[in-house]
Amino acid sequence: MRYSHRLSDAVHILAYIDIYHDSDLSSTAIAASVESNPALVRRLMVALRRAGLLATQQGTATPRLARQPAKISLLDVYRSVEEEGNLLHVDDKTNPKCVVGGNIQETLRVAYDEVQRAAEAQMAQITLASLVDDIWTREREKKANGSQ
Amino acid sequence: MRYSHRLSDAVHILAYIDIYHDSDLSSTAIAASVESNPALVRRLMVALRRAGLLATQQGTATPRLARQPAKISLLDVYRSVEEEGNLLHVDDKTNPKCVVGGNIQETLRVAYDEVQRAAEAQMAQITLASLVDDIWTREREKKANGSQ
DNA sequence: TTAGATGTTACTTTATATATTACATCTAAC
DNA sequence: GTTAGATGTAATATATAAAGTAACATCTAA
Repeated sequence: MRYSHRLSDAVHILAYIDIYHDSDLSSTAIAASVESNPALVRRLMVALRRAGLLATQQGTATPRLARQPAKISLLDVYRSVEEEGNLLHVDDKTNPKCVVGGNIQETLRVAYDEVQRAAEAQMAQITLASLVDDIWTREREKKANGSQ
Repeated sequence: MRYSHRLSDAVHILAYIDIYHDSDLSSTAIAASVESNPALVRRLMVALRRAGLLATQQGTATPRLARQPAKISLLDVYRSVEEEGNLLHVDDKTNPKCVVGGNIQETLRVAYDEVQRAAEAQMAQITLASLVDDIWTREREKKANGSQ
């Protein structure tokens, strides 16, 4: 099982830039929210820029979304930052002299591709806009409960 | 990232037991096909037994499927051997004092659950029987091509 | 000119899946 | 019963990828 947080951190960065667009958007400020480090944030921002989701300018802490949040899906972010991009992994060291070992890799690859497509179709339905909405809803609920 | 091959190896073990039910089914023989080691095979077999997919008897190399291959889905195997069982992972170290950091974990958990459900629904459609069929089809095709 | 930002790379640390080893326990054959 | 060889199980070691850290070239704006 993988323990990569690249997708979660990338969504975090985009949500932060959307919500705090009038505040300090330096990699250091964002890293403080992610509780990670500025270099990781910058690396992820480069990946998001290359994927056309983010616009940045070297020397200035002025990143901005390259598209409306409603036009950025979780799948877009996933494909930006997950290099390999497979949720399930084939064991590529099986014995080719065995009926099972000699064929199961391709068999599983096809099966896993179907699972991947189903997962990605769902990811395509989730937008940054809906995630940011959900963040705000939770924030309001916390405030409401806190003042009871 | 370090990939887990537990699901692939578990499917391999079940397919091997189904296909080679009249041959040597010791953990050593199966490990030779997986190109792994007997202890790993035994651990996975224990997980499959606990999940009700496999019947084993201590002291004897006589494992057998506890259900018909058509009644064993990829999802059954996945749930047997993947302890945590989440394809996507939330970064659980974000700053609670920030609107984003304080809420994104739950927001992403809900979103990831939706993706997980879509993936698992697809896994439920894939049976061990169909995977074994595919293995045999590929084996026949290899033989046909080889004798041309 | 300079302070402070991003872009980028190299190296270190940490986490964890798998390999390895060992051994208790069980089964079947003798 | 004894024994060979199997599973069940745990402890430890190893390998490797993710994340952390540090350093620095480059760019921007004051």
